[in-house]
Amino acid sequence: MSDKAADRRVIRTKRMIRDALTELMEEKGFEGITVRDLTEKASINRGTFYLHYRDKYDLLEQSEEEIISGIRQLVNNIKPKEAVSFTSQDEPFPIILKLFEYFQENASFMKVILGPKGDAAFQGKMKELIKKTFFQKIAEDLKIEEMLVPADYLISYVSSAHLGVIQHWLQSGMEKSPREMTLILTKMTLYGPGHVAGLKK
Amino acid sequence: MSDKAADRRVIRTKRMIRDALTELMEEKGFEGITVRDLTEKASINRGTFYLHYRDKYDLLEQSEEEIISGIRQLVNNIKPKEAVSFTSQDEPFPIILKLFEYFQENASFMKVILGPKGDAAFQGKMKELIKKTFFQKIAEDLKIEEMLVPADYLISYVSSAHLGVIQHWLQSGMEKSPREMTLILTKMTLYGPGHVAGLKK
DNA sequence: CCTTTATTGAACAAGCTGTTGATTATTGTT
DNA sequence: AACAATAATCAACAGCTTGTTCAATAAAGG
Repeated sequence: MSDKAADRRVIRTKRMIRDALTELMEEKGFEGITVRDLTEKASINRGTFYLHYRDKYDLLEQSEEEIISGIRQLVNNIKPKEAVSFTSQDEPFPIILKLFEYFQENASFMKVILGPKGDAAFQGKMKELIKKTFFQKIAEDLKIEEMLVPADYLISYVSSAHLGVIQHWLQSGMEKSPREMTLILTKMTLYGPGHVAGLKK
Repeated sequence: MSDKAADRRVIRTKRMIRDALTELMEEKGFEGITVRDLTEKASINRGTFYLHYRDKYDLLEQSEEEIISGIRQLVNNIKPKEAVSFTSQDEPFPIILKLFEYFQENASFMKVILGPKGDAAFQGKMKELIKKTFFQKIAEDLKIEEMLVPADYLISYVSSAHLGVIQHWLQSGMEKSPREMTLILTKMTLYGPGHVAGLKK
């Protein structure tokens, strides 16, 4: 955009600052981080930080925005309704699969930002993104009179559930593959908690 | 415990500090709050703050812990399985009902602490509490071989969903009654998203 | 090779923190 | 109503972080 292909030094510096951010958030949470901490961990001069970011909030914002826009690119023209046919054939819904792979690539940052030392605002944004991308589109052609609960609460329910499962996956060491996770997630929503628990026939 | 019935001045001071905390978190988030802000908004001397709290983190911790232990008292010997019979008769499960009433009483603090300017760690603790109180007990007598997904992911799914619905209720102005909310919540879990959406017969 | 640009290092005022000691005000109790 | 105990106030302190600036140095790219 406004940046022409940046100097190698700039790329290096920014990468080191962001790595430091991830590590320090893991250690003490964003709250406790000072610009000093960041620049010491990144082995750069404190003044250099201010050449790239207004303050630590600006750094966090840019880091988060990069992730968000990365996700947006993956899901831009998704058709959520297709999930049904994939899932009922035990095939992972491709876009959700790609999402899990994207989280895996950015695992260290995603883990901390979505974890207990992370940013509640970011978690809110993620939930909002899930709502808009997946469930509000599905909800459009539901018939209100047939619904047992208000649509907005249903959407909140499934969106929060999905984010929560992603969080659990990240926090517990990502032992399932993206493919497995996609199936787990879509099955629970499609068939419902009671059914996947084996309580109903 | 260690406190004997406290001086009226102490009660007054602490209440004003906590009210200030809630308001200031709403305004600028916990991050941005200084002890100065708190004591100015509470109209007390800055030194007085330190007579009651070690620092602003101590204040947050104590405020959160009070809520958590309030919840624990409500749910200490709950039998989650009873929810099924209540819900299928369209009667709200009493303990969940009490929980919503408790949230309503503490609405201003709950709203901000569970909102986007709130504390991700607290949201994690709430989720953990929901897991332990409700769903791990149910999960004990599920047969693993009959489950379509791993138990821990199912538990994360429903626990996150429940917290998410509570958050949505608080953020959107608590327009439904605790009684309505209890039914909405338990129905979604019992019958599943697909069914309550009116998709299945 | 040489111009451009990034990084360094040092210094600055301003603001917040947590503590202390002396003083004043409010409580709870005889 | 009087008094002793305790809470709140006020001012001052060193220590730390912040964001900015300037001159000097180092690295990149054409």
